[in-house]
Order: sequence, then C-alpha cells, then structure tokens
Amino acid sequence: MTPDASLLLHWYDRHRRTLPWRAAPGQQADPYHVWLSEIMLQQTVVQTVIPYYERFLSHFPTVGALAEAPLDEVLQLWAGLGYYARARNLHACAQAVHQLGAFPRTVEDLQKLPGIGAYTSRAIAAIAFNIPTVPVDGNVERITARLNAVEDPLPASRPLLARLASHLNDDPAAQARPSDFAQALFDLGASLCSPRSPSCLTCPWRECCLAKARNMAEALPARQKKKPRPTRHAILFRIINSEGNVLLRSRPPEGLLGGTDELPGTPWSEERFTPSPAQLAETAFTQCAPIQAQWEDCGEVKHIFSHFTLLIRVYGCTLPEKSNYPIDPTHGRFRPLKKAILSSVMKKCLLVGQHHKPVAG
DNA sequence: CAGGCGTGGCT
DNA sequence: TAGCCAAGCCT
Repeated sequence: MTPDASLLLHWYDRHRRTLPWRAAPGQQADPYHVWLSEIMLQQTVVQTVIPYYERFLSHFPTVGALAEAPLDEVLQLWAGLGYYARARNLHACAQAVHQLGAFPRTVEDLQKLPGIGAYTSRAIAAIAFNIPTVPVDGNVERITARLNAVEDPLPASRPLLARLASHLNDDPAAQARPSDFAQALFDLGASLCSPRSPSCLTCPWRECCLAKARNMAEALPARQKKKPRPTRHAILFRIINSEGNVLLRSRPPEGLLGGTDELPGTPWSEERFTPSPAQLAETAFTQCAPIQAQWEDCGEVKHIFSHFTLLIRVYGCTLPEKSNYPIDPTHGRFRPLKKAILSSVMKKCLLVGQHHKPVAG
C-alpha cells in the first residue's frame, strides 16, 4: 500500500533541515548546486561534505568555471574526501554540461553523464527540476525495507526495494511536490528512520509501517555478511630537503587514490617486511628507496580502506643544505606541501613521528 | 556482476 | 578495539 505522502510532507515542512545546497522553502534549487552536492554526498556524510562543498563553490562559482579549471586544481580541492574517481568524473561532467550549455532535465539524459547513475540522476531531476521520481539511496532503501518489512538481505534485495520505492510517490500529494518529497525522504531517513534506534513513535508513517507493527524496524534492512578485510604492508620514505620540501610522486590517474600524490616506497604487499639496520643501508633494499641514507624510524600508520587495511612503516630523513643526491624521477620530485594533492592516508604518513605537540604536564 | 573504490564517526 | 556503514558509480 502507498503511504500517505501528505503526512510526510507535513512533517518535512516542520522539521526540514537547512543545508548549504538547499533552496529556501518555495524556491527552485540551482542544478549546479544540487549536482555538486549529490556527487559529494555519494557514500559520504553531510557533515563531512559541507566544508568541501563551500570551498568548491567559492573556487568554482559556476559549472563553467569548474569545467575550465585544470583537473589537478579540482583534485587538490577534493583531496581528503575520498573516492577520487568522483573528482575525475565531476570534472568530465562539468565539461560535458558546459558544452551542452545546461544540465539535461530528464533522468535518462542526466544518467548519460559521467559519475551520474540511477540514484543521482533521479535526485537531480527531482530536487532541481521538480520531476516526480524517487531517488533510491541508502535512506530510501531503509525506509522502504521497513515500510514493507522486507527481510531479504541487501544487496540481493536491492532490485525489489527499488521497485517498491518507485511507488512511494504514487500519492498525488507527492506528485504535487516532487522536490520536497525527495528531500523529505532523505530527512526522514537521516533523523527518525535512522539505521539504529529509529524513532518510530513520532514517525509520520508510523501507522502504515509493517516493520513497526512487527517490532522489527531496527533490524531492517538486513545485510549480507561481509568478507574479511585483508591487510597489506608498505614501507614509505619521507625525505625532506633543506627548503622543507618533500619528495612526492604522482599516483596513476585511475585506480586507488588515482591522481593523488604519495611518498615513494615499496609496493603494497601481502607480506610484512621488517628490514634489519643492515638491510636498511643495503643497495638491494634501497632500490625501493630514492636514496641511501641514515633512516629514522618515524613509526607506523594504520589506514583502513574499503577493501583492505594498509600498515605503513615510515622512514624519514632530512637532507642537509646544498646536498645533491641523484634521485631517479620515478621516485618523484621535491614539492612544497602547499601544492600537493594529499589523500588522508598520505597526510597521516607526513605527520607520523613529528611530535609537534608535546603532552603538557 | 561482484568487487574496486576512501574516509571518519559511531557503538 | 574492531566492526558497521553513509545522499553510489563503474567495470
């Protein structure tokens, strides 16, 4: 059965969240703002996105400005947000939209653009263009699974949930306010219909929710058990010259951390390798190191990616003034950190063992 | 089409 | 601590 959309919209009118990319009540949102925010919000929480969104908008006030910027400038602003393919696609999409002259206004045409899939195309269509469609993200999947008491685990149940969700706006009240209805679903999922401890007692849809009736809301949606996360190991070298610049190299443009800068070092291997002091000075070992040096052990960095854990041993050295070590360009070049594209994991590696703030007392 | 692809906050 | 998972897309 179709839930009463007017109940949800009434709740939304009273509890609507104010967000930087949201239009004021009754106003039409800017498609560029909606698109930019939706790309950033893919698998990323609102609180994390807000400062990135603000920085992007001040650097690139229009989609044309974003299209004409060099990719590295986009990547540098994106650095730390993760899923760097989003930044590449964002840039490519901006160029496509700039060519077209404006954002496409249909789900079908939006979905042809890089980085815009089944969810984002519907989110933009609904929010920016007021087209009656239901964007199915994690929030809407959860709401739908609970309303219908779908017990089959994700991700296998995804097609079923998408089919059920597509009927959430069958109600004429939803058709009358497509933009608000989509955002109301997000707000409901983010506040009352939350993953843990849902607030069913005050939910606008409490009367029609099968999961609430069966006292199983919190358990839904069920998820398939995840595979264990493997661990990989690496040794990275932090070499700082007398000007304070760091030896950095660029990662391949696609793949993990694509296009970001990294400290040179060993491949990221399944095997842990702890060199002895003698090995640290050996040529055979230093083929992974840019130079032979007196290495200082700066400590270990643990970083958890989505599909593996990385344990990094960081060795550091500071070069004396006027030193002229021959360094193979494959290891990188000395760069001021200000201009680097630094992922979070590399920021950790740059900071580890710096002891810049001694504990008081 | 299952898996690659980041990060941080929460319990 | 270790696991969970968030406004997904791409291949």
